[in-house]
Amino acid sequence: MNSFTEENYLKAIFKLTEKHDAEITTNSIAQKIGTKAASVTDMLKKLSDKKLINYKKYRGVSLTAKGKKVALSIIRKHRLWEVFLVEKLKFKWDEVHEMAEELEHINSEEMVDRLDKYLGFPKLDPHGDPIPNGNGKIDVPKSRLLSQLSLNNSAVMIGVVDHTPSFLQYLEKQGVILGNTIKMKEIIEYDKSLSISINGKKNIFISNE
Amino acid sequence: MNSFTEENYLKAIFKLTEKHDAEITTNSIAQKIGTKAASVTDMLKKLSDKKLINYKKYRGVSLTAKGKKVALSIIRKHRLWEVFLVEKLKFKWDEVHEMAEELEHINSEEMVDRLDKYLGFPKLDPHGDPIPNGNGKIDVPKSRLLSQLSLNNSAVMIGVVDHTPSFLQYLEKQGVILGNTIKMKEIIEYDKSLSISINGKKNIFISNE
DNA sequence: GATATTTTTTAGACGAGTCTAAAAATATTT
DNA sequence: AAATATTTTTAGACTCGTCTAAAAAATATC
Repeated sequence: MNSFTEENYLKAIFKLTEKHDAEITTNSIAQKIGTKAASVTDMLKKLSDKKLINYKKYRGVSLTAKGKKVALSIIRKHRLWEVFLVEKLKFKWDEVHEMAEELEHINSEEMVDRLDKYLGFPKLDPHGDPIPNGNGKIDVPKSRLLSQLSLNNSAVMIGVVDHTPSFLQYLEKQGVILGNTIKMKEIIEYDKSLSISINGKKNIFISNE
Repeated sequence: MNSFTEENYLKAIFKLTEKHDAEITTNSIAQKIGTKAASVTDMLKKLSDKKLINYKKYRGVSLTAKGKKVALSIIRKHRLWEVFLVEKLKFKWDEVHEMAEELEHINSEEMVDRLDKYLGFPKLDPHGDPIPNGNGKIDVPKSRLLSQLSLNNSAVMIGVVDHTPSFLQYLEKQGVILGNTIKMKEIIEYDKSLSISINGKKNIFISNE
């Protein structure tokens, strides 16, 4: 069995790998976890001893197949619990992250599989992120960033990249919901801000991010 | 915030108090938690510093109002999660204890209140134990032990005292379900074993326990 | 009421995970 | 390619919760 802390490190390494697709540095993990580089080094030794990561001093880190499996299991649990909290307990999508951070560490594959079934085998969490299946497979839906959408073209919004509560609340307030059709109305060159319409109605402006 | 460990100590003290209704000893806590007396003493100092228990060296322990509130909150969460696991995820009543032991430590009063509502404000958990409300109030249903039921009298079974999976599985196998009407058919004096009928049908024997 | 037994507490140690400060390795400048 | 800057690792210390062994207090026994 792995401790909560070990699980969080594996999850962090997985997510960093997803983003950067290269060997992960000690510092980036420290930043992600909210800890110091020295603590990360200690933990990396431990995870390496347990064959959960490939680790060469000063050379960065990657997950082994075993480590990846653990990381995917945590992410699966996190996202399924988020679906539960939003669909069943009626939380808003910006309120569920912290709770899911705790729930993701509850042990029981049986329980998470039953939760999955109970929720109707959802493919995506409330933020549009894909939910790995019991075997660690992820169905990644084809997607582009909003900034890659060209003028007067439309797309269906399936997820968000920025998960901060304040940004999610902003979208909520503007009436932006996953599944909405977005049409690019205007791209303002000098500051990269965008003007888009939602479901052919409301127009809103989005600045840099 | 209190750690999982602190919460478990408070819960243990609460449960021991419920049973014995007196000052609780160091040893009984050690036994309940599955730890050594020396470890208990250490933790009692800490809980006392935090004003969660009343503790005088060598004199035993009781919960303060603050400590009782925490303990009841943990028990509330434990029992609500058990209802969830049985009602929604279709686990059997003998399978849910371990999972609930973990789930009970998830932080968020808001979440547990919503869970309560989602489950329809249940009064009892799957073993017939009462669920405290958000204010820490418990509705204790009037009840007697089976051994106090006299010959040829009947009663409705509302809960069990022994929560061990093996005993619960035994009852399950005999078709004994909470809500059944039990009639005392025979009391065998020399070994205190009982013969009872369930819902006027099946007869079963119960030995000492 | 003195002695023996049991219970509880203290003292000191250990593993997990964290930290700071300093040393070692790597990367960047010029 | 030498000097400087940055990153990473080591060394040693701290907290939390645990342990064993020994001391102290309470309880039971004679």
